Amino acid sequence: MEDRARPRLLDAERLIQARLGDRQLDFDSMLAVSNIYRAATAVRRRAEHGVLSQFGLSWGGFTTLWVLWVWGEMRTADLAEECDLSKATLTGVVKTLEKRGFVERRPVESDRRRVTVALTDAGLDTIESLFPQFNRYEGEMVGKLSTDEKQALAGLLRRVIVEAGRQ
Amino acid sequence: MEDRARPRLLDAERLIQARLGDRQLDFDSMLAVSNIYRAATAVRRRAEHGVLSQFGLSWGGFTTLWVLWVWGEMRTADLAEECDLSKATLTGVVKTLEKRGFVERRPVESDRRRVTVALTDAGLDTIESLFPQFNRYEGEMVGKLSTDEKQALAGLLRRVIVEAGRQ
DNA sequence: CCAATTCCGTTTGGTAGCAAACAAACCCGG
DNA sequence: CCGGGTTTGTTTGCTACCAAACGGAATTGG
Repeated sequence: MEDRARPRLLDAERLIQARLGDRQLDFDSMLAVSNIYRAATAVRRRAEHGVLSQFGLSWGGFTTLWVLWVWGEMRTADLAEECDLSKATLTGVVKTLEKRGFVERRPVESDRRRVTVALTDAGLDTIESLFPQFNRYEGEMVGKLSTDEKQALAGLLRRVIVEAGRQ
Repeated sequence: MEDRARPRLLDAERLIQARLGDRQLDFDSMLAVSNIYRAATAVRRRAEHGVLSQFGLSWGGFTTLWVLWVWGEMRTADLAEECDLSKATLTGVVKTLEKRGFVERRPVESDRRRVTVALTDAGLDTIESLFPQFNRYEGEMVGKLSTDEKQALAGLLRRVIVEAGRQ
């Protein structure tokens, strides 16, 4: 698989080069960015098929449960930011999680515009048994990398996140 | 600016680590995977806001145009695979691109089940003027990395893609 | 030949995701 | 008070994305 996939990327690179002729093009950046996206897609699909589907969770749903698990009850706006989702999207995700019985909304007494979201007991049980499994999948997906390489990868990506996040 | 933002990201990672504490978890893999996903989201959003929206294109729509530009007229199934999308999704993306006048479907004489997709003149003009702009954005997003680092990043990610793609 | 099977793209039904518009609640200057 | 501006989460309207079901078209075995 690797033997097919890698040369194909190189073929594409050469074709683009021919297609663009004399125009200047930053191939290193192109490959880095496109591989970031491909890797994210592959990782998400693998996690959804391998673990999350058994619990009726999407990637976004899982992320939300995980954040609530780590940080505890949160206001909607903060939860959205921590999950890296728009607040509109989060409304929908929370609605789905509520239907599944994993979280509940709680009105805030002091400010009736606000709502907090918290894990239910079922949600807590779910994330506690799910996360170790999920983490094992993570380990498999980057398992061909050494510890140093994983840390280097995380570090390089952190710099991309900071730079790309600058709107 | 980076000097404030980067440590904050790193601090968050350490906080999570502290929060999960004594559990036996693979933190290096967790951070690598979660940063892959965050980076992909950031990159996609930046590209969509900065360049693609001006042309009425989503990330998927852009990818499709790009693949057709590089590889030429293609059968639906091959196009879907090259774009890393399901064929169902591709049907929808092509429908949108058709509405915008960027691509056209062509029936295949020899096999009436099949359809090919090809760029229109407008689609060709669009991708030819769009791609260099898009590539400049790519360069900005990974611009803090040296050439060696970009290549290292792409290489590490390629290994993740291969491993995670193994369903 | 023809029946069973396989192949191909679309449709269906669902969640996810966003921006912009919205309504309700809050806040503050006067 | 109270009236305009702000904040908060939701709704609306759209595209994207997938799996599974579908239906027409090709292929293959007998």
